[in-house]
Amino acid sequence: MKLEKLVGDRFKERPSDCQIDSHAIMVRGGYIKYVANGIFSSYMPLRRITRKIEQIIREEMDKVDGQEVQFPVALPASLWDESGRYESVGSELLRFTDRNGSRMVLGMTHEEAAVQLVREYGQSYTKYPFMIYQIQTKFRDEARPRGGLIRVREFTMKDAYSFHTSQEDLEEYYAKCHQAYENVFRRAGVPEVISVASDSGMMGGNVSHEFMLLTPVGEDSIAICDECGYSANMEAAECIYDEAVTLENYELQKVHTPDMHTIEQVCDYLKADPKKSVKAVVYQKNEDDAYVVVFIRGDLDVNETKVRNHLGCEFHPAVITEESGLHAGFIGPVGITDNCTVLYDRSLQGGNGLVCGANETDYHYVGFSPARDADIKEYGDFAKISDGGICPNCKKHGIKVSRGIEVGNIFQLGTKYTKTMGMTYLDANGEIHNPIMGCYGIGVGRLAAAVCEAHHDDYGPIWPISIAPWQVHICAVRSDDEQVKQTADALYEALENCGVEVMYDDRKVSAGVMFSDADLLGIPIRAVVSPRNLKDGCVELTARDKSFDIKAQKDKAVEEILRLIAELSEKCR
RNA sequence: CGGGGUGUAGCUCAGCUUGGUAGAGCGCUUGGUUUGGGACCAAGAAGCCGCGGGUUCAAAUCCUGUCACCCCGACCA
Repeated sequence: MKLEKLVGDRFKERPSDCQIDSHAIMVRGGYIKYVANGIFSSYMPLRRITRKIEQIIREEMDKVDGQEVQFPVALPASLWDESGRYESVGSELLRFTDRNGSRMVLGMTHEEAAVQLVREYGQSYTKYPFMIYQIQTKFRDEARPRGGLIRVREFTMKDAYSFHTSQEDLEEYYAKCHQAYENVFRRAGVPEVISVASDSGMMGGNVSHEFMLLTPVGEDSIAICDECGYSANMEAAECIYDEAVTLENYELQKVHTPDMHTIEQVCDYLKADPKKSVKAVVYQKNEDDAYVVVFIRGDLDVNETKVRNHLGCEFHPAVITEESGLHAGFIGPVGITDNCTVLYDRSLQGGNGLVCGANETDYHYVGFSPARDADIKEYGDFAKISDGGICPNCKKHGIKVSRGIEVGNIFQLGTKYTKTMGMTYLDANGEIHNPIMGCYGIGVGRLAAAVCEAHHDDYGPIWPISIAPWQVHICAVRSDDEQVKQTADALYEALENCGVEVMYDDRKVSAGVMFSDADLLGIPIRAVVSPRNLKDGCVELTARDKSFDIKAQKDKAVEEILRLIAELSEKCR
């Protein structure tokens, strides 16, 4: 490929809309072009990258006996009615009608389509287990796309679905897929991707893992323990505490706290540690606006995912009205109105001498003891784990909270879809069962963007050779020089004949332009043919990541390049 | 959906306060000089000033509506 003919512009200025580096690089380097909110076209360099990623994924899926299939993008709503998700999923599912007025959806995930494809096939236990996967376009009408390819509305995803006749079999297969995923990320040049325990959200099911690339620009927060290796999405991380806060057991006493609504104000005024206070966080259920009050230790935050899982329904931050019987800023466990659901976080368990609202405007209690003063039937885990907190696994202090990009996830789905969609098989005893499912996803474009985010410098991306758009970039500096032109042409031809993927820049432009463009393409090996090098009979071979800078004799250049390719490829095996 | 911000040439932006012929740099075209980190000279092409309504002799500029995008939040297999 000659750079002169490569479609797509590369330019100097960072586009003002780009907040994160990978986005800016992708736009500046001629990888993507904006089409609409969260929707991009890819130019050739990115397409070549994603094709290589897809091929790696394909090979790893095939190794665990996956069978590549393809589902439609446009699906009839009736299929989603079967699972109940046509109703339960929010507006990220794009619904529309066809010319006959039939309700349709654009596939945002394909559990329904997968079950539909195999439910007749899988009627006998002898057919199990099996796994089908596809690499295909998904559409999710996200509320807020961002970060270039990190969060988009239309994207390519590998999604896989496995079917089993026992939980043990699923678990065994799940472990294999976990390994396959590690292989994918290692081979794609990002062995630093880690797997973390996660919340399974709308997918249903129990066990799930997310594969995260840690970077400050990531959207997810992950709790990690360096001591024992525990890692979990913040949403799923269990929160545990030191022994409860106990002061001397003194009397419950009402105090005047005029106009003090926040924990900070009250604690400041009463000279109390926020750890010795009770915070009330109020929500309303989406279905009927019923109030939900969560009581939690004053220094902690509510983990809304945990509350959602406990309640089993959606909710939103409350708008507290006069009629509710709640006094915003002064809500406490003692004498709280009974027309709301009340949850107690276990951070309050065993506490004593706490500050809490008195359910009366401008008053708080001090000396509150949950066990003595309130009728609490059970405590739950509703708190957000915090940096420096206690590891739920090894119980040591020092949990670290980092940001990460979710590049893949795997779920043990269970029978949610096979049950609702009536997929059954007969076992050896002639008894009827629903197969148990697992599902496994990787966002292809997001992975490309994540690699870029993790491996770049001020000048552009540093692609691992396994997914680089080309392997070698020849810069013919001063291609107007007869000897340079001849040497570079010959090198280009020789490498192509060896099956090497070569980008050849023989434009008559200044060296600066040439090198800047090469940096933006991020090709791992650069071969500079120039009068200066040829004076010594050399071609200069440098690494995009600066790991080597070699002067190779002109006639040994091909051989040397082949060696370097092999060497770099070895790192992504 | 709530809060904030921005829409002027392909890109980055000035001009708007105080209305009066549409600007710069980069990029693009042509010619020339250059050539190891985004060179220089000369000549060019390129704009419904996001879109609609209003005020005015006159609107990029003032008023109003609307759309789009960006950021924070909410939401997210």
